[in-house]
Amino acid sequence: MLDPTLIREDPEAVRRGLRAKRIDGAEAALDAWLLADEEYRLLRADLEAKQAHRNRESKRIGEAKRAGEDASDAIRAMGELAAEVKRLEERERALADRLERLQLDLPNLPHESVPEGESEHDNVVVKEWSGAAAPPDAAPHWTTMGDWGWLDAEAGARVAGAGFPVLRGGAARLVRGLERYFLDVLQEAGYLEVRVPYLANEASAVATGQLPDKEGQMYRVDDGFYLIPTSEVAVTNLHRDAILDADALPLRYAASTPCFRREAGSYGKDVRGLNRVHQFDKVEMVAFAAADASYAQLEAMTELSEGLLEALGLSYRRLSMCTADMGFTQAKKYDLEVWSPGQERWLEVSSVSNLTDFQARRLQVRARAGGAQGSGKPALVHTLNGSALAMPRTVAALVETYAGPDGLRVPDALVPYVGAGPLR
RNA sequence: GGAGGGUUGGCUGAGCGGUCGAAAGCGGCGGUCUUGAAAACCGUUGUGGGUUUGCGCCCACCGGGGGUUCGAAUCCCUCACCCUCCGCCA
Repeated sequence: MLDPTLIREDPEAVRRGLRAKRIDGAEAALDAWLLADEEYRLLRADLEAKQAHRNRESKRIGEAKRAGEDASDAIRAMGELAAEVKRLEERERALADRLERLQLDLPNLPHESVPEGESEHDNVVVKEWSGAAAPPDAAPHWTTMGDWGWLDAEAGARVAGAGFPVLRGGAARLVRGLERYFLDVLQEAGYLEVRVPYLANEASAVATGQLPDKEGQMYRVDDGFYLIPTSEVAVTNLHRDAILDADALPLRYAASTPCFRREAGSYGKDVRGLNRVHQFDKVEMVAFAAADASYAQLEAMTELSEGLLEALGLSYRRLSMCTADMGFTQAKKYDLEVWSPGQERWLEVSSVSNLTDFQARRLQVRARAGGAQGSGKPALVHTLNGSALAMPRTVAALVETYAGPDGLRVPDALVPYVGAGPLR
């Protein structure tokens, strides 16, 4: 949610930001919001004057009654005003609802350092790193994993459906090892490990911005819960409606959870093998940072994820996402793409974002010196999240890079977790 | 699944339909005292919005929503969440 004061005081700056984001309907929502806000404020002035009048009179009636006087005339006279106040209050509620709905249609504004662009083609490669040399004839991971009995799409389809592949044997061990390795690295870096619910209620989904924007991406269960599409939803909501200790910032969390995504409309090579599935495991970082520290935090988180890829010896590149390719809630976002030698294409394995105060405003996560019981004015924090890393594509890149005749060559960093290999 | 209890300010916890934005305690902040600190004592201390150069004034908020009333933390309806007990269960 954007700061209403900012929208009011500098609507043209907001408009420029919205335009850069290339989100349908955002500018129309802005115009509608400005109009409704104007009406709302006029109405408020009128309503508050009448409320003040009513409060004064009611107080007088109370005093008169206590003094034993007859107040029935005054009460009768107040009837009309009371009705008018009620009418205005209804109108105020309607307008407030409308303003809030419109505000939910306004995406976060891009940071000035974000490249302006029209589509994913305008994302800027800001870094490229070369890892272990892959065999020139590297096979796609689904071939290798099929041969080794590591990947069973049919079994997964039997259990659930298409897009729910089953990992067997070495692949399952590999994921377990990666998960432990990533979490260990994050813990070392000061992230607190948490295990969280995999279902989120509607309030949580709205607060992190999945709703109403990305309703179609999430699975919903009968009881009204949503399956989390990323641990961001669960972890970021940990502190919803809380006042944190400003001196304890940044608060950093690491969580490993399955992620559930409907991925409607995907097809072709995008969905082969592990490229895009409905359920996958991911280790995620979430940070609550002071407003003046969030962009430094974004760099630190990104470098942490890059360090994981480097330790695994996987070639990757970092993209600074352009204004049009960022998500709704993001002010700045980096994607890390790992090189897939068997498919000769880049695969997104991590996405690290600074959501500034946009998400915190919906979440009502604030911080003050001394914590909730401390002094000073509570100020909204900035929230960030990033993957470290998504499992399926990491596994795909590992298999395509390190497959040998006897199984998977194990990078040194993973040896403590899955053994020296080759892994089968 | 069944039965009951609860939700009030940063926390604990009072609250008769009017003088309640809300007692008291704790915590925070400022001060007195002290070489310093603690203790003690005094004062002060919710959030959001509007208005004013400023002192200030006004409005809303006692889990969410709706209602009754001149007037609601207090009465009614409804929803959500939490707790206890019973049942079932990894």
